Amino acid sequence: MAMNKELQDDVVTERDGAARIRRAAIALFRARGFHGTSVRQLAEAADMESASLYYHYPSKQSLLMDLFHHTMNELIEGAEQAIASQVDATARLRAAVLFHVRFHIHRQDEATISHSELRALIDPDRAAIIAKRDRYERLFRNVLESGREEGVFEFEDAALTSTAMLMMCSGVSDWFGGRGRLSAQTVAGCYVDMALRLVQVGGCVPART
Amino acid sequence: MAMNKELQDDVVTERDGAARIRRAAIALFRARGFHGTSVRQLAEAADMESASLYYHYPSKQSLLMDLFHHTMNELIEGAEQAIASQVDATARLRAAVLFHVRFHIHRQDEATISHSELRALIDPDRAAIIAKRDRYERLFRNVLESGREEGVFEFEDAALTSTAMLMMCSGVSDWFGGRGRLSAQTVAGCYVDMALRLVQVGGCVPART
DNA sequence: ATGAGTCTATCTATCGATCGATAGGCCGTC
DNA sequence: GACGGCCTATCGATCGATAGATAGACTCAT
Repeated sequence: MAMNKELQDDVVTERDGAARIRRAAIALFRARGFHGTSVRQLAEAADMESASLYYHYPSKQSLLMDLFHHTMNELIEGAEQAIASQVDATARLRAAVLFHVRFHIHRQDEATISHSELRALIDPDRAAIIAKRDRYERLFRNVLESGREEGVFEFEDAALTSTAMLMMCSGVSDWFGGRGRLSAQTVAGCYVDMALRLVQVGGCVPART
Repeated sequence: MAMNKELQDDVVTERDGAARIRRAAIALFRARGFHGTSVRQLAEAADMESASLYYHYPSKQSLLMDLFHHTMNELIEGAEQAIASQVDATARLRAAVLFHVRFHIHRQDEATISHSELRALIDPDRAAIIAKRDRYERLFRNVLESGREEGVFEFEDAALTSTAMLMMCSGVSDWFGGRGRLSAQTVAGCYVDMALRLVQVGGCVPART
């Protein structure tokens, strides 16, 4: 009875209370926002009383912080691995963007929360998350800059371009529903192609009038 | 003494109460979010008591709605005019994107609210704003499609591409501060170039491995 | 030209509901 | 019998919103 715990649960209702809370928070913070979600709503979605939440988390804020750190750590780790798995800049950018888009497709709620609820954090925590976000952006910027040195990329400004590229790709978590005309794989491929278009040598823009 | 009302006010503190409320709401909703801002905070920023707010707006929700409609109407009108001012698809896209980026630079707060606070609207209003947003996106999509017919643009999917393009450009209101290395004009130019790179014929992407 | 009546924009005071959080008890497992 | 995990009950603060009063400006008949 004590064995196989992992397998049988999680389908009907999860055993682990903390995990149930996280799952509820991810869904509700996405749908209503942090300030738009009450502790009682979180508790109801996690199938417990509101006071029980405070056994697992010292405050509503700390729950949000937990989600942020998990998401940012996964993003940074995933992008680092994607980049390290390739040798030339083009392949690295492909791999990194592919990871980024896939994450924003399959983990829409967490990704969206990490974008929109930064302002709900209070300041020592807020600064820590901003630092992680900057670190994540720098991973992509470094790929762009090394690609420029290799002569395969060209762009005006590395910081501006990497930020724009990530923003463009992150947008997929705003609209992708799975039920649309396009599969997740097709969409991811499109975004990778668009990201490369942004920086590829030869993607020339005619002179402005 | 009754004349010149328009000129002398608005510098120190605005005379018109409703305008003061809107201004406060734009700043506070951007900084803390709709649900993170209390009616009392709004009133204090507008230099009045919280009850006085209800003389100008029937509810906190209706204030948010007012901001949404103003912003969306300006966006749609501006993009329509930009597109109508040009004849070929490339120039139209340039003009439309330039307008979009400039709006997101100079009206950062309103633009950000219109992105992030959609979920704070309740449903008859919410649907109306989504309809306007779709209409705005369709303006850009139509330019892309007519450019493809002219043979000057190429892309995989019009809806996906226009959405990605707008998301990329909207991101400027997240970070642009005016004090950075780049001027508003330079930044706008970069985004216009990047938008064109996304769709321009010849912005070829090498075969994937 | 003035006093009465009306309108506008704000105030003070307060409502019931809900907020995040705490205190302390209960029950099953090791 | 200690403890992990949850409960019931409740705290004071704050929420969005309402009621009713007031001060000043406009209207208009006298």
